[in-house]
Amino acid sequence: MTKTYYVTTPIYYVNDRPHLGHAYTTVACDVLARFKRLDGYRVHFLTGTDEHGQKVEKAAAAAGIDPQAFTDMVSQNFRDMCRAMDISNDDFIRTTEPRHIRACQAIWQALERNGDIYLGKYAGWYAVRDEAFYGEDELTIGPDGKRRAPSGAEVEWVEEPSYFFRLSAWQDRLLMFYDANPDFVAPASRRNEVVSFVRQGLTDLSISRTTFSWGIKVPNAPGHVMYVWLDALTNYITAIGYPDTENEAFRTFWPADLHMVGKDILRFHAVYWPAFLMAAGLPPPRRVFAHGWWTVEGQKMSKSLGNVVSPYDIVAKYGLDPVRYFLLREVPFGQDGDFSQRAMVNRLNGDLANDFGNLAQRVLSFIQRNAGAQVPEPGPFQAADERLLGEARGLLPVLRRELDEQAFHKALDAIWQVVGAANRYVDEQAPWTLRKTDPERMNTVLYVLAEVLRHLGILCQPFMPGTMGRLLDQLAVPAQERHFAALETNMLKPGTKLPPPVGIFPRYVEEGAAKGGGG
RNA sequence: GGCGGCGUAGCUCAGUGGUAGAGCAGGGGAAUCAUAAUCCCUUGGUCGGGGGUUCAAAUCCCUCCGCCGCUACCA
Repeated sequence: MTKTYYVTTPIYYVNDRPHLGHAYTTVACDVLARFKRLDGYRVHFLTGTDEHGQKVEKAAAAAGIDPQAFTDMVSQNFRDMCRAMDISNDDFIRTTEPRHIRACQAIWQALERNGDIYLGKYAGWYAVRDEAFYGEDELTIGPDGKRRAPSGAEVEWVEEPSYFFRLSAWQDRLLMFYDANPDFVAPASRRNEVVSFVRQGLTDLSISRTTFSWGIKVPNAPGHVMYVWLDALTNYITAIGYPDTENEAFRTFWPADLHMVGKDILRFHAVYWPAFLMAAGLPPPRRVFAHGWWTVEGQKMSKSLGNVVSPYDIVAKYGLDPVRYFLLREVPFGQDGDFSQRAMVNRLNGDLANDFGNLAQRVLSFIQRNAGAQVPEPGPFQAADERLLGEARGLLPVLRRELDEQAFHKALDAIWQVVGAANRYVDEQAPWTLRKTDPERMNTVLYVLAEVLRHLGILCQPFMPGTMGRLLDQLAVPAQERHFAALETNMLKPGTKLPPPVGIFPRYVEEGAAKGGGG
């Protein structure tokens, strides 16, 4: 039976332009999806856009177009971002699609059948911007006389009939679920927050609105549209065919292996969503990981500061794969991090250009000039050769373990241990000396190094698919031998012609800095 | 206010009872295959302060200071 893996990003709210944070979440999921595919899993990788709600309705009105045309336009921005970041998603869902409307209405009816929905009345302060209600006591009154939520969003008094979800009834079952599934929420500190939140007691959740219309209609309840979070969360099952739970995709991929989310939307995913699912008779996802935020040069990213980082800008400046690498290497995944020019350039020039890029270049160009531009014929391996090959071959199980915990930084660190070992091996073996004293030994050393590069190239593909593709081209590794199973079974064949090497990670030279070179 | 976390080398962090660690940055050297990259050596810390337990504490306990997250409440 084929192993399967279902991973999702949040669906991104279309009232926002793609920024570094969106790229981060999406790249992280992309690495996992690519890794699992190369490891022989059948993968479903979902991303998409969240397109309903009062905020979108108002933004569209402000733009003078209808909401559907507005979301068509803005949703495309996120598709474009995926393309720009080399994202390998299998599907891109939009909450305005018919399949999703059908799924939402179905889950609503399932909740209703289970007795978890009742009609009540909601009165309270509502912030359109946050899509959330606030208590009177949470508000502050500004000098302009307007009430604002703690987030700074303006609130308005809303009094309307509303359907409620009996969330309070699910408290115990949620706690039992967390208890039985200690890895459901990660990192562990977030899990504690979730558990203590639920332990404090849950109140029923208002899940319909009557004050605007840009949403999914509640079945048999004219005037009511669904609460955006019930709508949005359901996307994860829409995409695999809900409400047809007997279909192949659904049976294969549900429950999802991982919902990747930002820490701001953890509660929706770790509390409301499992409750909705259990109430609808479906198992909750296996895991929700809440990652951290990026600051920029030490400051919070914000529109008012005007320092919101566009993925396009940094990719244009540093290159796509260096950016992908940086995002996952610089910060222990789960923590907040800082995106700075200095840190980015350090990683690019230090880890990528000097350590890895130069390793590839020194080995490949040596082979090109001194080994007939082909994979050398190795002699017997010595202890040092076996040691280095052993380190490279030992990476896969480590990466599997780290990536199953979303510890991207540790996975990359492990890979770079081998890069360092390979650079040391080059110096110790000194093939430039062997060339004169022992050409056969030189060939063995070069073979070992090429083979280590093959491992590194294959294993780094999830992180830097484009660049590693070029490295593997330079090693003449056939396209169909780039999956993980080929690591063991398809060693480089001596005599294979190798193309002239081209640097894979050029150093980043500061704009306006002296290019060097002297005369 | 409650719960939780953090405070270790200039920077980012690892290290949960047994002689203080890594990467980067800084200093010195080697080598010359390579993207002036690499390799070796090295400077640097009273592990936030204080007290306690222990033969032994960054690691356990108490307390104080500072920072952060979740959450509650008062006004």
